Order: sequence, then structure tokens, then C-alpha cells
Amino acid sequence: MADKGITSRTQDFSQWYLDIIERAELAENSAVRGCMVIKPYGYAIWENIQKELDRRIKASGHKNAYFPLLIPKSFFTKEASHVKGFAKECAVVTHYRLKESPDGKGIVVDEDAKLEEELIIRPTSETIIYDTFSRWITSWRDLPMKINQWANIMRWEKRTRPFLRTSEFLWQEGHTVYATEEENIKEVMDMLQMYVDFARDTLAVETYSGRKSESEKFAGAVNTFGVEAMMPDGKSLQFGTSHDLGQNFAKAFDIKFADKDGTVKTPYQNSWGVSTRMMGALIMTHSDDNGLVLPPSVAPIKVVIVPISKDENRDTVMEYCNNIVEELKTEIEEVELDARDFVSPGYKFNEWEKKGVPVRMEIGERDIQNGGVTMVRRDTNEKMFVERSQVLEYTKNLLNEIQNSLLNRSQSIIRNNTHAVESYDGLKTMMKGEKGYAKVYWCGDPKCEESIKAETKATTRCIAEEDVSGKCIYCGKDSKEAWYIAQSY
RNA sequence: CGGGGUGUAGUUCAGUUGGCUAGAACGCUGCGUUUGGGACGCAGAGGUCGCACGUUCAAGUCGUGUCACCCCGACCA
Repeated sequence: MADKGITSRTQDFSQWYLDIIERAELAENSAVRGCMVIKPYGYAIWENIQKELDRRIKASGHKNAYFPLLIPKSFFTKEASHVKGFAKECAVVTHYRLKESPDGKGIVVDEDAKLEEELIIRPTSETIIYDTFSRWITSWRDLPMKINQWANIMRWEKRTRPFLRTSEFLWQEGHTVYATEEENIKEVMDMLQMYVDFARDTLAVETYSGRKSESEKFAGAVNTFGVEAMMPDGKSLQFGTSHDLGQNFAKAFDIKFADKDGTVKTPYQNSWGVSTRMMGALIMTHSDDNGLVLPPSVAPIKVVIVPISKDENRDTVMEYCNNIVEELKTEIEEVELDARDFVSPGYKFNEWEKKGVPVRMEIGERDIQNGGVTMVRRDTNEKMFVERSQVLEYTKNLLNEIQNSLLNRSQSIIRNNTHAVESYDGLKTMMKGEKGYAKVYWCGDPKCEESIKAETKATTRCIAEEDVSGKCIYCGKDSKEAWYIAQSY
């Protein structure tokens, strides 16, 4: 079941992984660790993800905007629990100028150019956006205010892992302001569901979603709801969150509006985001020992055609291939003809497998004589011969079939790795072995949660069921809630 | 911040009790032969052995210091 190989590959930089990203080498003595360069092929995957997410976000009524990278320290400290949650992982800008070193060796910070107030490189943008909102919002007519930002952010994590926790990462953060609590909470849940649907339909990743515990919630939020995916090694990956901010930030940033009844009121807010981390979920969920496996919906190249020819018949083969490319492109944009004649077909097969292209066509003299093409699907490595006249129709169906099949596999992984656990000993055994999600009763006491974490490394991921009755797995007291708990990234 | 480890070619690494002009594989460049699962031959380019100081006739190798990175923890909306 668990493929430890895939997981370990996301933690080091093996060869095939280097097709997508590489470790940033910023400088010989740079203290910046855990930044990554996203290569063109990797970025193309991200762009496909962005495109579909952006469509869904706009469909929910949000408009894209952009706010500054640098946040004055004073903004940052306005909401008490927010600053407490992020303070330990912030990069701080203190100066605005360099100068030649007095000893003539290189460049040093000009101490005369010290900023009066330090600037924080955004670890998230609530504070700078809400400072702006306080000026944008004056009347009930300005609400709801629905804004989304695509940006990079920086968190100085003590330990980084490629994709899963990098110092700098790309994300999308949505910020909404409502006049009423009901509207606000509805959207918190709607956006959570949007992420669940996106993961399922586009990434072919099945998830659990629901409310987070007090200790796991966003710094400054009333409630946080998370989306969790199961990785092949039995650990859970949180790849999206939706926060009910209540009036916490509105009060801290003095966001007010005059309502229809003439009184001045404080609005309600929510925020939600997903990051390049979900590319980690995508890679770990689907890939195998031969490299990436990409769902067609996000694959930069959906079909690759590898011509197999010798000098004598190159023209014939290429003409046949070009003809097929032309036909495919009428309905499938992402088709690539690998016309390089300086690498062997075997090399190409391997290379496109590493890159996770869903469908490969191998076309040589033999196929032409048989009146068709050889097709190979990446997810199962199954080879098939398809009549020339059927190629377009067959390819479209095959791409759908691959998308569905990857989702089915993800669904069985999450299902097969979820177990209702009654006894604490059972939980300990599970977390030492196969891991996965334990569905347990928990009384809600943070002390039980903390002890479970200390003894099993498992944390509460999200609530599984409310209004049920059972006994807390740790203390045995009455519990009305079942929770998914797991070790996590 | 604790524990462990590593710094030698673009990459991964070898380099013996200190000893000759510092090596291999992959990658890269050129020419030729190849091409249905990571082709082969020949010729080439490529190194301040992390840095500093020390011991020695002699240091990639030993010592001290320093810097950087990796792994395991702790931490992580």
C-alpha cells in the first residue's frame, strides 16, 4: 500500500524531480534556505492549476487585486493573536541602501539608511489588505467586498521541504467582508467546498474537510476549516484553509460601515488560501517510480507523439505524425510532437514518462503499415494499438478515463487509510505502523490533544462528525464529536 | 535551538599508513555510426580539493578555527 519511495523523493532532489524544480542556490554564504526555483515545466503545471482556480474564484464573485509585499510592523501588530502566531517566522527589512565598504572590499549595508519603522515581508496579507479595506469600506453599499490576490509570501520556517514547506511560496488568498455573520459563515463553507471540488475534479485528489481544533486554527481567526489529503506514506497534508475571522480584524483595523438603519456597524470577514504546496499533494498522490503522473486536467502536455524513423523513411513518418497532430489539435491544445532526431526513441519514452505526460503515441513504419498508432497510457503503462480513423475520439476518451482512474485510486487510498479507532493502544499501534487517518472520539480538551500528539505524533486534522456520542479516546470522558487525527506534514 | 553527518569537475561520488602531473561515472562539446524502451566509437573541454591558520621535506589526506549545506528532532495559519 504505502509507497515510501515516492514520499522520500519529495524530500530530496532526485533526478526526475529536477524536471520541475531545483533548489535555489542564491549565494555561497546565503542564509536563505528552502527557497526553490520552479522550472518552466513545473511552472506550467502551476499555471494550469491557477487558471482553473481563478475561474472558480471569479465565479464566486471575487475580483483580483494586488497589495504590497512589505508590511509596516505597526500594521502587523494590531491584531494580537495574529502577530503572536507569525512573529517567529518573519523576515524583516531594516535598511534601504547599500554602500561601498570602507575597506574597499565589496558592498555593505549603509547604517545611515536605517528605516524608522521596520517592514515585514508578508507571511500573509490580512493586515495590509484590511488596512486598505478600512478606507474602501464606509457604507453597506460597499459590501460585500470580495477580493482575491495571487502573490508570493515568505515564512522563515525552521525546517523546509520541497513544495510542502518552502520559505517563499506562491499562493492565492481570498479576502471577503460581509455585513452579517450569516453571509460570512456561509461563504467560509462555500470556499472550503470550492477547494474540495477543485481537488477532486481538477487534481484528482480526494480529501477530508472540516473545522480545525483550537490549537490548529489560524492566528487571529474565530474558526478555521481545512482541506486534508492523504499521502501514500500515511501522513496527512493540509493543502487549503478557509478562515472565519469574525470581527477580530475588523475591530483591530477599524473597518466600519454605516448600515441601512443609519447606525455604524463592524462587519464580518473571512479569508482562504491554497498554495504551491498542493503541487506537493498532486505529485505525491499520483506519481510512481518512473516519475510524475499528471492528471490530464493539469498536464502541460496531454499527448506526446514520438516518431520512430530511420533516415530513409523520416519524411514519410513525419508527414503521418504531422497529420495526426493537426487533427488532435482541433480538439486538444496540449499536443507535443517530439521531432528531435538526436536522441533515440527509448530516451524519449523515458523522458516523457518522467514528466508525467498522460498519453504517449509511438509512431513508426510498422504502425503506418498497420494503419494506426501505438498508444501508451502513463498511469498504467498499458500499450494499445488504435486505428488511424479512431485516434482523436479514442484519445479524448482515454484522457477522461485516466483522469477518472486517478481519482478512483486517490479515493481508495483515503478510504483504505481511514480507520475508526476505539482504544488508545490501537491508536498508538496504528501511528507506529501504517499510519493514516484514525477516526476517534475526542472530548475537545486541548490537554488530551496535546498528550496524543506527544505520544503518537498524530494531531487533530479536522472534525469528522458532530452531534454523535462516544468516549474520548484519551481521557474516556463523554464526547460529542468524532475527529480525524493523523501525523501530518 | 539540540543530536548526527558532509564539503574534491556541471551532478553523484572515489581518493589507502600524508608521497609522483588529483580520478571515475553520468552530463557537456566535436566527428562518425546509430534510432520500436534510457545507443556506440573516437577525440576534447571542464578542479583555488569550502575558507583560514598550523604541523611537515611534502597536506585533498593530520590538527585547530571558521563558514556552508544535508539528515533526524524541536518548531510550523
